Amino acid sequence: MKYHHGNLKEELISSACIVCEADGHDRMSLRSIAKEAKVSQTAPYRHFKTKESLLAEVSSRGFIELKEILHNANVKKTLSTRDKFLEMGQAYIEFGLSKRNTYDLMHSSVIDKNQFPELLNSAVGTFEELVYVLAELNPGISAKDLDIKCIHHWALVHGLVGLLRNENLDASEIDTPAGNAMGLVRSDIKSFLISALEV
Amino acid sequence: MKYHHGNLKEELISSACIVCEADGHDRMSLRSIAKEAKVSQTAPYRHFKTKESLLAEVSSRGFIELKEILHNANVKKTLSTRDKFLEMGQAYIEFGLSKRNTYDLMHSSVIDKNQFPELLNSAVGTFEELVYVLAELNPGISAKDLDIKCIHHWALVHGLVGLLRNENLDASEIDTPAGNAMGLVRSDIKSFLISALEV
DNA sequence: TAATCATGTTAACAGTGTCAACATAGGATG
DNA sequence: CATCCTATGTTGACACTGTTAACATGATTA
Repeated sequence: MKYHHGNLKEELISSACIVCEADGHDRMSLRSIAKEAKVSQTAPYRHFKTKESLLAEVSSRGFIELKEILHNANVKKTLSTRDKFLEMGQAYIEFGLSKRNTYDLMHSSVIDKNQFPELLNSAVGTFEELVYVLAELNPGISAKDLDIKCIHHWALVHGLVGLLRNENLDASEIDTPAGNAMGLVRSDIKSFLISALEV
Repeated sequence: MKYHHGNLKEELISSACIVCEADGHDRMSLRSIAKEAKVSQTAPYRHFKTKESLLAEVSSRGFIELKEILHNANVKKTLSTRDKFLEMGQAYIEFGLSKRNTYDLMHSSVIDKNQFPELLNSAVGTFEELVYVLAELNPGISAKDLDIKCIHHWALVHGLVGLLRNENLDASEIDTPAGNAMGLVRSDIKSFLISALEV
């Protein structure tokens, strides 16, 4: 029975990633993940100043994973630039829907990104993948217009994830126009992207 | 000193609306708003089954208020349909930014909308305002295409609010492309909408 | 008038994040 | 090798949370 764990910080983070995705960041307790690591409830405080700073780590890893996913879509050599762009959009949305709770955390206001520079960098890094492909897709575009285009398309996919994720009106028992439209879009995200992005 | 309050339910809701917007729904405690109403900490349970159901009420009122705001933009007789549409977009975004925490709650996953039919109706009702103006703007459009257009534009403004609200990268001390672009858009939302909506 | 029932109170429970005080082990220094 | 320092662990406690059970009150109704 060894007193020192040896690898606690890393285990806490990866455990937090799992619990956070499974239960949601607001239902995740520091004590429960400490217990899962077979360690006392205050042990995490040797590695994280607050619960928020552990969550910041989880969030940061989420952004890094998302960036990788987008990058993978962006380097599929067989695809045209336009198709790479569409692929990225679809990959983004799929991430938001499948890693629902992690995505929630990443955009949650419980973490002040400005207090965690590493997290801020990860978040900004994700944005860059979008810049690359949009620059390729719009040769000769001004830097300012490129930035605005990025915000535009980021907002679109981010917003769509938010609607599909949170409202899930289409899963409701009540038959509504909003719900029907949501179901329509969800069933064929690619077609929606083509019509919405107008590329 | 009267034993019965008389108007507790309504006072709890309006108090919750204020505290929720001031502190955020996750930092709001039932006990604190009970204390504010000069009532015991369990009194709210005579009117709300859980904390979640009180928050559902707050959320519902948020949607109703937003619908009114959109409606007001949509009935400005002096404006063209296109301008009414732009006005709605801007009003939506301003609501999301000024009623930050309430907007957060409205799209938070802590409330399962399907468990609160009244909330579901309020949320869906907001969507309808968008349907009206888009139908007017696109005469002869099919019902399906109209629905998809609605999702498209809703996602765009919703996503933009999310980015501007949560990331606030432009307020960060670190100078980043994403942050600069965000600041650019924030400073002139109307221009952004015109370019993004392509109307 | 008497009974019912909505609406209030108090006491308690299990759970939370967090801090202070103490314990241990492993590496650096003499 | 012996000693001390420091990183990393533990225990105990505090104030706070949502929620329930048991009881009190007072207005409505039979």
